Amino acid sequence: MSQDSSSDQSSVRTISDLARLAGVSAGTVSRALAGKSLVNTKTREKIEALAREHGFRPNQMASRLRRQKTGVIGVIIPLGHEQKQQVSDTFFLTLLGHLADELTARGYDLMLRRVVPAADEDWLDPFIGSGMIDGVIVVGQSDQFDRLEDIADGYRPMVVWGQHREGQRHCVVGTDNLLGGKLAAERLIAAGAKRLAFVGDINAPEFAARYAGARQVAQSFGLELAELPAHLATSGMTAEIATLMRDVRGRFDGLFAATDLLALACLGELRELGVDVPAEIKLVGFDDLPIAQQTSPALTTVRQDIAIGARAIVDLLLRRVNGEDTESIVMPPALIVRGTA
Amino acid sequence: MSQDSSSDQSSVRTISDLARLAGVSAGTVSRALAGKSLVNTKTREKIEALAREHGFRPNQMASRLRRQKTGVIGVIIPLGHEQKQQVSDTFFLTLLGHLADELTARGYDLMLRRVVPAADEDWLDPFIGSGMIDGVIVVGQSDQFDRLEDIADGYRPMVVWGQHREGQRHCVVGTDNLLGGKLAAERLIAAGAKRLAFVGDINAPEFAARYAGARQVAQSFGLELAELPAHLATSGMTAEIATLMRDVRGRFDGLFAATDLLALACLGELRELGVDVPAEIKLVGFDDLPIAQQTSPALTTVRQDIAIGARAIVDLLLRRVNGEDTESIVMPPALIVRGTA
DNA sequence: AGATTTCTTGCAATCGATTGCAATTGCCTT
DNA sequence: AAGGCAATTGCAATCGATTGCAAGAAATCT
Repeated sequence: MSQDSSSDQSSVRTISDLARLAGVSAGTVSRALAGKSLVNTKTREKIEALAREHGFRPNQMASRLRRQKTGVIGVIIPLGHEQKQQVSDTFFLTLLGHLADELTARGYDLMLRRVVPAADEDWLDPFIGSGMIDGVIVVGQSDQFDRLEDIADGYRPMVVWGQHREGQRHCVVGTDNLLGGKLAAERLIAAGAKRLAFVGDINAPEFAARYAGARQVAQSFGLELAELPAHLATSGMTAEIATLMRDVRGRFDGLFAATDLLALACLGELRELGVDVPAEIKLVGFDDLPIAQQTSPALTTVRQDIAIGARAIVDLLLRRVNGEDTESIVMPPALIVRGTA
Repeated sequence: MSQDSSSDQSSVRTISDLARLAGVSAGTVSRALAGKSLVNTKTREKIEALAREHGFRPNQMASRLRRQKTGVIGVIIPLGHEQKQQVSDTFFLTLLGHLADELTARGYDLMLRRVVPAADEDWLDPFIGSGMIDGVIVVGQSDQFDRLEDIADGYRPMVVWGQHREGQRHCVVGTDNLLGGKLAAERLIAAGAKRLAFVGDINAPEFAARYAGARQVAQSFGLELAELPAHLATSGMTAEIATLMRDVRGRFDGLFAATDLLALACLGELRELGVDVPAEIKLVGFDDLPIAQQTSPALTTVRQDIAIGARAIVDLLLRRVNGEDTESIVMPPALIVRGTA
């Protein structure tokens, strides 16, 4: 069966080939394969049988050109300017996985592109102007907030994962990072911490909001929130965290890490240094990656629901592709209390 | 600047529009933009300036149709039949990330598709027959070894990540899992373990090979290798491992986990049960994910170099796209000794 | 100056599927 | 039996860029 179709691949390549075989015109074959009602049932069945027999598939490139519709959604991941190495950030990759599922389920294909905005001024236009995609999902704002605003004015079918700012023009889906930060700080304080620090890079808008939220709560309790800058680059991260943690002991008793990945690194390093978590230092992460359950003690963290986020992104985008206009969505985070705070 | 180009998006959409503006024919514009030497330098510069000014990009769909070359590589991830939920397997996702980098670097786009072979008999043909992609990378063989063999006979530009079997016809890139298994077992035994068990699902070809390798070594030392079936599904895994670990104490003193993810789960659970690793039970994982460095004690594991693997896959595939024929590549794994064995 | 190259450029066919319009066929009505 | 209507089907234009061929222009050579 499949052997036949393989060996026949060469003979029936176009819709015209099939038309000749079936003794009809190309137009009829096109209509039959598209399942249009205009075609006589018997004709359609004959054509379908022939198509199956020869393993024929209409060329999508041609179809899409003619119909001015690609059935492809672009997903673009802007890499931060500092990290030259590959993103292996579990969070983004997981989001990508969910996006793939969601798009597939809705009949779209996913075209993935990774760019370094700093290196290439013109990182988004070539993609949306290529005629290859019906819409685009931008995973993470990086430091390109203004650029995204510019683009949103002229190109509607775009949805961005990231932080929402009052009055912004590009459609965004993301977590309420401010609230998330508040939850984290509240937990640390409730667990008895008094000297708080935030571990992460405040230049990313998402992280800045988490920091701000935590800071607000800290201040309302009359406490400070120190800032320990740490980057997410996979290679350097461990060393960076190691340095930070060495100075932490005695200075702080509550850490809020911008990301579970950072929290994990902190946790490992603190254990290495013989610091008891949570007795001596309390720790809260952000994301609730699957690994967070498996550390010991298990990580207390703030959950963003990636699956729901992905569904929301796809939903908004497809509505935009169809000409609708949509508002941004900000999703509430949830505090997950486990062992570290 | 960018504002101008946005507002002009509508006026200059095709190569003919631009040709009219420049006072030349469409063919000349096409040649100029393609950087062909046939065009007069002044003409080219004029056209390029105009294109830049109006933010014009040639329609890729049309270009690709005409040139019979898409510049797109398909990446397909077959989901195992048992796991109905999304793959969040860090290993595959990381591989995907590297593939994206590698393909981008070589000027190709990446189209991602996830399929459930069990649910859809015809999971690969629609993709390769669509005319949308120049070649396809299959990430993981799942239980589709025979199907892949069939397809390889009729469709050349395909490279698969997975386990190599003597005499197979589809081109594969993967780790020498048998050797990896041997390394793991040797390490466990060298560390003093005598009652060994393998944690993982033997139905996947990669894992079967890891098991077989470990078993060979065990037998050469006159030891047994028990088999503890565990699945990778994210949700159920923790519970499954918990059950397994409860019975492990006293029965085994050396565990070889099919995957770092499983090893992590084991480690967490063993700690929970108050078992001292490595004093009471020794543990070796497989993959060397970044997290493996950050557990405590840090995980002893067998490394597969994902970045190199990705590069090899892309390299072979692009050679196949150009009509070359290529052999499979089996990469040597490396034992990374850390704290758990 | 006349002949021969060498550059540039335009023309028109082409990639493969889709679709509006017109033509054909067959069936029903009176 | 003739006219009318609906159901099918074919024809040809179209989507937008590419490219072989040939014509025209400019430059070089004898």
